Amino acid sequence: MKREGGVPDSYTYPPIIKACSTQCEVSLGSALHGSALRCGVEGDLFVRTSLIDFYGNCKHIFSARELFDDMSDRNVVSWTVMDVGDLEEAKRLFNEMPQRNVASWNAIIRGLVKMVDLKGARRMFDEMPERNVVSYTTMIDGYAKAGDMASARFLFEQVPQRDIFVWSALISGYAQSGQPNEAVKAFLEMDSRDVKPDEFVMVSLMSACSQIGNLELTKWVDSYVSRSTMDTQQPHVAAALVDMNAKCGNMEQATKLFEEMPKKDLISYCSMIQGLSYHGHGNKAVDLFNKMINGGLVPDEVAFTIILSACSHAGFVEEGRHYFERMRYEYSFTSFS
DNA sequence: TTAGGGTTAG
Repeated sequence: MKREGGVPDSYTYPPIIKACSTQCEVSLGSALHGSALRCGVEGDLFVRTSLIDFYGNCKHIFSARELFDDMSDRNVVSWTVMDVGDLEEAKRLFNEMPQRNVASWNAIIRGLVKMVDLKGARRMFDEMPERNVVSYTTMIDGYAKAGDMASARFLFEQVPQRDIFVWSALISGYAQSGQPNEAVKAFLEMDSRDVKPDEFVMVSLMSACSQIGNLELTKWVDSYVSRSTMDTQQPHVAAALVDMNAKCGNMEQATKLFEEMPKKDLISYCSMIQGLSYHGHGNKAVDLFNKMINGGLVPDEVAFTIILSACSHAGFVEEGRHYFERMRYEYSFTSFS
């Protein structure tokens, strides 16, 4: 921890502890805790608060609690980061807080949303003295995940300063609740307001396109992404691109993107195999399935369902029987589980 | 210096 020209102080620790917290690097974080003790800064308000957040995020609730209880001097952040493990205890803590700010309220609303207590969350949302865009996003995401897009949209209309997060919550909500056309409309509206989409938004948009199955739209989205500075090699982006192109019958592009993927997983293979099968390339579907197995990936029930359906679709009776037998004897799947 | 919101798929 020592650097040339000085010893670490209370300013050194919080950002490194935060990195451990984000990555859930438990042993590294604990080592930093030890180091902070040796340097005599473990009692510092900021160092302590960072440690409490770290232990809480890594689910070491007991350690977090110990540090928290032992603090003589806490501020609103120390209170807010204190993860007590369950909602009832969190509510109790929230009621005990000497001061609260908008982040404290947001944290408790988030807890309620996670437990799908939307009524409770809404009550807090209505009660809070001031709301920011995070408060709105939390509620909108809650409604969206519960499939109540009408309430999500109603609240969205009231957001004073819309940022990429709140647009993303709305768009993914539509895509996930079977309203892909609304997702596309919302995306276009966002685009027209010069809010720059990021990977999260594009993945949701691609999911919507897959559901709509419109080739022109898919081509448009595809070129939109390639014109942007977005990293299409990010696993979730690449997977969504392959799946969207395969579903919409743009097999040439799907193949190209698939080939470029640094790490092909079972699901992306399946997207391709299914796309090939649906669009009349039964032979290629079978070849790809074989290639996948030879590459060492282990097919699961869904993968077998896809290849068996591909064989049936293409009239490959013998191949179908072959995979069915392999499924039962080599991979020990039964057809009744 | 420390805290809070959004991704996807066979």
